[in-house]
Amino acid sequence: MIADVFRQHGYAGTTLSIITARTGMGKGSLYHFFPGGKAEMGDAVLAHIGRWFEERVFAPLDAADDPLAAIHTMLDSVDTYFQSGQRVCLVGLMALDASRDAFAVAIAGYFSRWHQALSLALSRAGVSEADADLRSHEMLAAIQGGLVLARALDQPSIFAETLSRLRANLTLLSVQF
Amino acid sequence: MIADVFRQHGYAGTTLSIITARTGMGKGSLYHFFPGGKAEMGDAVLAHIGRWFEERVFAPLDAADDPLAAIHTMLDSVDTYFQSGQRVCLVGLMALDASRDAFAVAIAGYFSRWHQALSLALSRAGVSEADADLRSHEMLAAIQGGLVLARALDQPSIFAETLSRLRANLTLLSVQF
DNA sequence: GTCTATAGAGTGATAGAC
DNA sequence: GTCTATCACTCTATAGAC
Repeated sequence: MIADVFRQHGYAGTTLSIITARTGMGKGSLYHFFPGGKAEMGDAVLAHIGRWFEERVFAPLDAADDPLAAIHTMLDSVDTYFQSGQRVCLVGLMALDASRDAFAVAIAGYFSRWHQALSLALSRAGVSEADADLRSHEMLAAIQGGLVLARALDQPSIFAETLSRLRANLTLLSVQF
Repeated sequence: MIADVFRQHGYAGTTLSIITARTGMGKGSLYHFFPGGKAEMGDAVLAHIGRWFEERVFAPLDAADDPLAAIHTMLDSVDTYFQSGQRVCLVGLMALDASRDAFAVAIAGYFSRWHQALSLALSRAGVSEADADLRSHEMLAAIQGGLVLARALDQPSIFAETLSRLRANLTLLSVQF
């Protein structure tokens, strides 16, 4: 809920009054749960996102018997999470402006954990380690860029386009090995 | 100069005091040049970026004799503009948060103009129109996503990686036709 | 004297903290 | 709800160019 406010307005653009209006919580309750104020709310939101991805994306990738199928499942989860391109990635958004500095550990952690899990899966699917590293970066960048473009042009279908291209590349991969 | 402040802090995170501190201009001068205040500064910055890309990227793409070479030149310009991944794309940043709504025309215009010029060049390089459309989206998303990832992980080299991958794909294209 | 550019005190509104 | 700091912004005063 608070996460949606941050996603919509960014960290700097999120004000406590927006949060109180959207959540119905008074400022008192807000500071009861988050004594550290806005910064602690940012930490909590990033931690919550991190837990969601750990459970639904990173861990399944690590545990997969069939790594290629697991990457397809990852793309399903990504499509669900980002609501087919209608929802923005808060971590990516926070990476771009000055709020990154205050949340650098959580932001870098999110992407490096994802990169680690994805490149491991790719390499277990038969890709060389060096190639898996590059392809993992490529896929993560495609997802982030797809979200940016979809929102900039107000065409969520561009994100769907991105995901099907990634799926097609995976299929090429499975033919190759 | 003002553009750098917006790039660093985002639109919402940019305060007039940061601008006066960084530019040395007093509020008087600022409001002399931008009677519309912060919103007009945002417009001016986006217009300035749009002009830079029109001159250095879009028009050359349109006018190119050798479309494939022109796309390589585009990637040079992109590398220069984004300082090899150390500079963020303000238009992409503004696309992600609520500031998009106030600047939607400029933001969508930037990306659709780029997309138009790039897909035209691709199709003149021999790619089918439908394919050029998709590949153009793919390249723009890769650039945006590369910038996000480079900054999130604080590894500008990821952006260099992105650009060389795009170049390699172009080379595959020139072999194909 | 007029004009453009500048500085900065001062406005009400609203921020985040408590 | 109350606090102080800071927000975007206004306004007056002043500088030098011509």
